[in-house]
Amino acid sequence: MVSEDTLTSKEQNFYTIEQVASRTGFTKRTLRYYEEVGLLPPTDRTEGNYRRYSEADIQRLERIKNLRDLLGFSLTDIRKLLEAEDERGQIKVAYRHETEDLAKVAQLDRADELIRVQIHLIEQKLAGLEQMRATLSANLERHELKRKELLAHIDKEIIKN
Amino acid sequence: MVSEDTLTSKEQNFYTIEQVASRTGFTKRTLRYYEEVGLLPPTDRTEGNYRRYSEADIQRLERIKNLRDLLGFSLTDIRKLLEAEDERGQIKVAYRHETEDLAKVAQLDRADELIRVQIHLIEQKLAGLEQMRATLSANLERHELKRKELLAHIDKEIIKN
DNA sequence: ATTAACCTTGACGTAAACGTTAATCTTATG
DNA sequence: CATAAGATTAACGTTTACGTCAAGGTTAAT
Repeated sequence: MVSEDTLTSKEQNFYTIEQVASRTGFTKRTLRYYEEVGLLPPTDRTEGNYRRYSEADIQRLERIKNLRDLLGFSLTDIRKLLEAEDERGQIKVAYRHETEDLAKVAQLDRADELIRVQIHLIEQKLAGLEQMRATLSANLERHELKRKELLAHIDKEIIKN
Repeated sequence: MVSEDTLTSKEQNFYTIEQVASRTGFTKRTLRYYEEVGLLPPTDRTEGNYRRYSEADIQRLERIKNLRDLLGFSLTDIRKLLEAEDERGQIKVAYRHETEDLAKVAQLDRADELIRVQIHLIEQKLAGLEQMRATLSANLERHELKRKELLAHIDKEIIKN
């Protein structure tokens, strides 16, 4: 008799909604909501209809958090973005079965186009943030100079007495 | 005959709400709303009770837009932040009238503290965004390699025939 | 076998950040 | 000076992104 467990090819680790909530920082309500609005594809379910999250689901949730908190995208924007990425995933699958090398190259080009759009958005934000930081740092430096002046002046006063 | 315009000591340029809206990209409703919730201090008014925005007002609005769109702060957060900056402004004024050098240094320290908090927040975001960009760029490079492989393969096919 | 501690799906509630409309007043222009 | 264009406040409406019950089913532990 052959053990079933030892036959599982890929290590499949699953999580309850509670565990995912604590690991990702989302609330359970939010996890259900994201599934409801199509941000996260419906997860597997257990016998008793409980959600069972996979590592892939968690990856996607982390991605969502980045897009939401770092780039400030709306959930609708994120859904579109992820759908585009899913399309890229589909491209990869088609890619494997594609026999024409030229077609493969074309698919890569298409995928890159989507990536570049995202990079562009990120760089816009980066530029703005760096600008802000520069301004603030300049203030710090000005203050540093002022401080030195004042301390020098104080020293002189002390010497006088 | 002396032109009146040349006598205006500080160039005081004023704008209607419409002009400010088009210059800043906010809607008129939003401008009124920001005043209502205390983000923008009540502007000057004309004889007929129309709002008259100054350059300083516009500066502040641009600042607000940065904080909102780049850092993703809530309006409440922004209000607190700007209040802190206003406080720094007050410090500057007090600073001028302060005779004790040591007190001046202390005020600089206090101001710097507030600045550093902001810089820290900005750098958090910068790190996250750079991480995202790196990931995406890595994908582009992978694709680039793939492309070269494919094109090399295509060349071989051509030579065969 | 019975709790307690989870999970499920509705369904209604809410805070933030404006949009929209209405009624009235002001100002620029021919 | 009449009239159109633009401004004001007040009030209600809307969207997004969840929070919060309520009424049950499921699972683990005693």
